[in-house]
Formats: sequence, structure tokens, C-alpha cells
Amino acid sequence: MSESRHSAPRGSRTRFLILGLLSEGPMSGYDIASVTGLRFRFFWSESFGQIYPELHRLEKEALVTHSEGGEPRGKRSWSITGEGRAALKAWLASGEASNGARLESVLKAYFSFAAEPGTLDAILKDFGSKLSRDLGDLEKMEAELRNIHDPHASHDYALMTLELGQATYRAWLEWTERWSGRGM
Amino acid sequence: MSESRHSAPRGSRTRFLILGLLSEGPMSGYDIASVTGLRFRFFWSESFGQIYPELHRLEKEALVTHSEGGEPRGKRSWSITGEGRAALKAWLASGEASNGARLESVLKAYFSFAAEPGTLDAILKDFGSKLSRDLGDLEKMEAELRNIHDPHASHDYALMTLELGQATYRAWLEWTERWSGRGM
DNA sequence: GGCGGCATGTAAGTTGTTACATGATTAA
DNA sequence: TTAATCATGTAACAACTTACATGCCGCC
Repeated sequence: MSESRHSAPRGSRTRFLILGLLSEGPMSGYDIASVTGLRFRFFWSESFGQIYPELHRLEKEALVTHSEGGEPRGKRSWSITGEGRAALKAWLASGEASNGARLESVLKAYFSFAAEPGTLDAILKDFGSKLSRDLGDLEKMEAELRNIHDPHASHDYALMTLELGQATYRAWLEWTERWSGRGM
Repeated sequence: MSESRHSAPRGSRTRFLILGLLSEGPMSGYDIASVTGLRFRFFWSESFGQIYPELHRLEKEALVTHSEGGEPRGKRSWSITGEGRAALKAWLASGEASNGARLESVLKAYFSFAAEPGTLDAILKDFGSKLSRDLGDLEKMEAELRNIHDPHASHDYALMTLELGQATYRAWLEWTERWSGRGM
């Protein structure tokens, strides 16, 4: 009964990002990376080196297909298949979800007691300025979305995540302000 | 001038977590993992498979040392060296910090339009119940810290990060409540 | 005597990043 | 004509997880 010692291939989450985006309509690998880097930046990240190979793996598994030609610049348009939609739904229905963060600025803030006085302020200032910029981006995205008339409420899902991002950045920004200038 | 094509070894952040914790006093690899899994869970994660090899790498680079013997159960007590403190300070002073999150529940929430009605509610409920539990843990940790008299304000750094965790979880929890039960 | 928590460590696999190579199209 | 952006892709590396193996110690 020789079973592989290291099992659980379980598939990376990258595939579900791709499947999810393609479920809204066909798009290119580049588009997937762009959307992720803009709309999802707050809670997700993905690199080209992940996306392109994963698209080809998904194609081998018949979860996506691509149509070539017609598009400019050698752009490929990827589409989700029925099997792909089924896989997406299975993931959505499964109760598993891992939610993790690696906030290096917070780690630095915690350890700043080990450095010269003023270090904490510098770390918080740097973190805060990034947050301000990112918050501004999210607010702009929300305004743009709201400007587009949406009778079928199809923007609600995007607004939902945009709202979470804004709430998070605001909470973090307030935190940087609360802990700055204390001479810690 | 043959230089390696793939340069920038730059070192993982794991080493700074270790160096930072050891700067408070000697501890074992197991302790490092425990503390990270408890106090830092909100903003950092680390596995044994990262910590033990990194400790040995750090020792080779003379940033940490270990004293064996005396301790029960083969426990090793690791200490930071002067060079280790210097490396820690250099990291704290450097303006670079990457802050990223992978919130699978949020990704699922966004894509829930592709599944049966009620899917969003289930995802938010699951996310919310995890958040409630984690928030409770953080509140307990804070209460414990405050119960210990602290004339030199050495707990302030721990309270600072505990507060950020609580603020974050509360904001996220409110978000799950706001978007639940809308029939989306 | 057995279980659970403490404690260390490694092997193998998976996942993710970075740097590169290539080329088309658009705008200054 | 040159730079920026769009667009695809791979090789090499770095980072991280998981599963396992091993043993100690205290407690019931």
C-alpha cells in the first residue's frame, strides 16, 4: 500500500484566484495580474511567475481554455470551462480558509525597543505614509465604481472588499497616530 | 566580471524575528515558535521547519550562540551576540518593510457571486467566528499583561501590537456583520 | 504504562519571487 | 526613435509547509 509520504497536493490558492476572475468573463494572464495588483492588493498578491504556469496547468486539467488570434500584441484570452466553474464552486463551498498576514512594519514596531529612541516613530511614519497612499487609492476606486450606474447591483461584491480595505487601513492609520510621538 | 544572475540573497525575515526575540533574553527554538504562534499570530507566522535551520545558520554567521546543558529535556538556550544586535538594529533602521496579507476568506467572499445564494453568508459567518475567537484570545492576553505591574512600561510594546490586532479584528468583525443577511 | 506537552531536528515537497528574455504597440 | 506599457513566458532561486523521526519529562 505504498502511498507517497508527502501527500496533500491540495493545489495552491492561485488557481482559485484565476478561476474566480475568469468566471466574470475571459481575460488574459496580464489582466489577471493587473486586477490582482490593483483591486485585490489589500488582501491578495500574485506574481507573473505564478499566474502563467498555473494557467497552463489549469488548461491541462481542462478547467480553462484559451482562444488565440484576433487580439493584439499576442494577447491570449482565457476562459473558464464548466469543470472550472465546478472546481470554483467546490472551493467556495468548502469551509477551509487560511487568513494570514506578514506585517513587517508591525514586527519592526514591536522590536523597536532594541534600537535608538525615535526608531518607533520612524517605523510608524513610514508605515502610515504607505497606508495613506493605499487608502487614497481605495477611495478613488470606490468613487469610480459608484460613478458607473449599476442597476443590477453587480458592483456590490467589489464595493464590499473595497470597504474592508478602507476600514482596515483607517484602523491601522489611527493606530500609527496613537502610538507616535510618545518617546518610546 | 561573472556575477551570479540571480543575486539579492537579502535574507528572510525569519532571522529578524529570531534576533528580535532573543534581544529580550535567551530562549529556545520551541519558545520562539510558541511566542510567535501566540503573541504574534495576528501579524506573523513561522514554522519549526523555518526556525531550527535558521538558528543554525545564524550561529554559523555568529549572530547567535547556544549554551547546552543544565536545561531539562535537551532544551537549548539561544542567545544573541553583539553582531546579532547590530544586524537587528540595521534591519530596524532600514526603511524597507513588506506588508502583505493573504485573506482567503475575503477572496472567497468576493467570488461568492459565482455560487449559490447563501454562500456569502456562510463564508462571512465562518470568517466571523474565527475572528471572534481570535479577538477573545487577544483580549485575554491584554488583560493578563495589564494584571502584571509594570513600573518601567516594558509591556508597552506588547500592548501596542495587541491593540492593533484587536482593532483589526473588530473592524473585520463589523464588516462581516454589515455584509451578512443581505441575500447576496 | 500511557498520554500529552515539551523539545529538537530533517527530508521532501510546494509555493512564491526575481531576474531575465522576448517582442508588439502606443505615445512623446 | 526612444521610452513606456502591454504581453507572454521560463529558469533559478528563496521561502515556507508538512510530515515524519526521535526522545524527555511529568502526571494520572
